[in-house]
Amino acid sequence: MTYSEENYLKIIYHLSNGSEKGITTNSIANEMESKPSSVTDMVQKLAEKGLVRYKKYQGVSLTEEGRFTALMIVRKHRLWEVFLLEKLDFSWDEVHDVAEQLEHIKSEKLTNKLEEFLEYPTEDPHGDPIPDRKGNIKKIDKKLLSEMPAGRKVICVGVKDSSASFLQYLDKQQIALGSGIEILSREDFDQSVTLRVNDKQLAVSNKIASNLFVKSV
Amino acid sequence: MTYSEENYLKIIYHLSNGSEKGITTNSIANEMESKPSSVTDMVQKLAEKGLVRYKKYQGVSLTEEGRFTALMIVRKHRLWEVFLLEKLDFSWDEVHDVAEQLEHIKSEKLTNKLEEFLEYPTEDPHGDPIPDRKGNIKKIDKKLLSEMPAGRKVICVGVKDSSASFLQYLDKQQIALGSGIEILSREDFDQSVTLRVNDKQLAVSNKIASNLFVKSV
DNA sequence: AATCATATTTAGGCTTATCTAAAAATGTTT
DNA sequence: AAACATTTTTAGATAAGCCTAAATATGATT
Repeated sequence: MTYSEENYLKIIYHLSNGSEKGITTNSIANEMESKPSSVTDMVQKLAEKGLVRYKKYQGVSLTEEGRFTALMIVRKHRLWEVFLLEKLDFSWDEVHDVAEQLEHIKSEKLTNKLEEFLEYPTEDPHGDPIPDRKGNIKKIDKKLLSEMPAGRKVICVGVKDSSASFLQYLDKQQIALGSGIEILSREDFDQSVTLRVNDKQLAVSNKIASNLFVKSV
Repeated sequence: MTYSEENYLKIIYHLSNGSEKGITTNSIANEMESKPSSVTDMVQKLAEKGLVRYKKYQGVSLTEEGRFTALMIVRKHRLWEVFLLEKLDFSWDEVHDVAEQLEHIKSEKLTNKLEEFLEYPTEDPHGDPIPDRKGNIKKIDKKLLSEMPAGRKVICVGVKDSSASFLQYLDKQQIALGSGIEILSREDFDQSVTLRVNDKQLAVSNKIASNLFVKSV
């Protein structure tokens, strides 16, 4: 299993979550920051190896084996994120890029020992669940802040976008996992939302609200 | 800097230790488990990048920049070995292969934070010194057991070969870093050596004695 | 149902890192 | 110093993973 094959599987896994349809060539190319023709090549190779189902022009989906492989990569990625944050004092906006490299280290023993060392965490620093060694992954009850009605009191449970710039914005506004948020109102004009966070009032754009996962209190 | 380029630099560094001459194409090919023609190609590329000095048919040597790059890879390798042994309970024969992968992770912050987390170790589990972030590396006073005269009392300070099979042999004989060894006699016939270790007498082959570093008490 | 825009695939090419086989340089031996 | 064995380099090929440009399929619109 090459580095590149692993990245394709991971992206197909992430794109598969929610939509049960075949994943399109174009959407994969977008995520990979590559070209659709490259995706066609790779997807045909993954299909030969039995990791994805693929019919020309009909998109791809993971086989059981492909899904398991993807879950093991996600598992490593999220465990390393916890390690970097908790043991090495990285901030939550710094962990992603390094974990992108560490997720490809091949050693089951390492992964399992790391999990033990971290005392079996169930979520990574962005609120995403960590698959166990069998590939079981818990479903987290979360909605986008942009989908919640005004008046609701919620708790921040995760982020959709984990780019450094977004996470730094949240830090600046003192929004972290577990922060309480009250949704005061929503603007019809631009779908921006006014919140109460840490006893302060804060207006956030729809883009912000569409990348913050929350659950009702 | 690709994975492959890093491996070449690391091997040239290791072969350079001791002999100050140009390193031969063949010796690199041996270590890389590849062919001399492949080495020629790569060495020309590294020379263009200013990482090695190279003249056709005259062997290669590291430039200052190449040496520093190699030292940073060695640094990462040995820090990860300490991590695996001390924090994740790996045994000393298991750490090498995983560290071969981890040494290629690119993040200065990660390396330095890891070093801090491990409380600035100066040697890895095989007794080899760990370069600091500036590339300084301490010289360890050590000789091969095969080069020490009979009658001498010594301490085990490192291994030359760190293959799993050799390390497992040492475990079986209860020889570890710091073990006291008395050299009782040497056979002229096959250069084997008789030792006293842990109050027991033990005969070891020349091959064993040529891979164990010791220092006089 | 024919047209059209879009999505996807195919064809052919490039780069990296490897290989084998042949050619050339080195240095050792007589 | 000439011949030979060995080492090293060159030349040409291959596979993986990507690209561009051209061809083809899909499905939305008329």
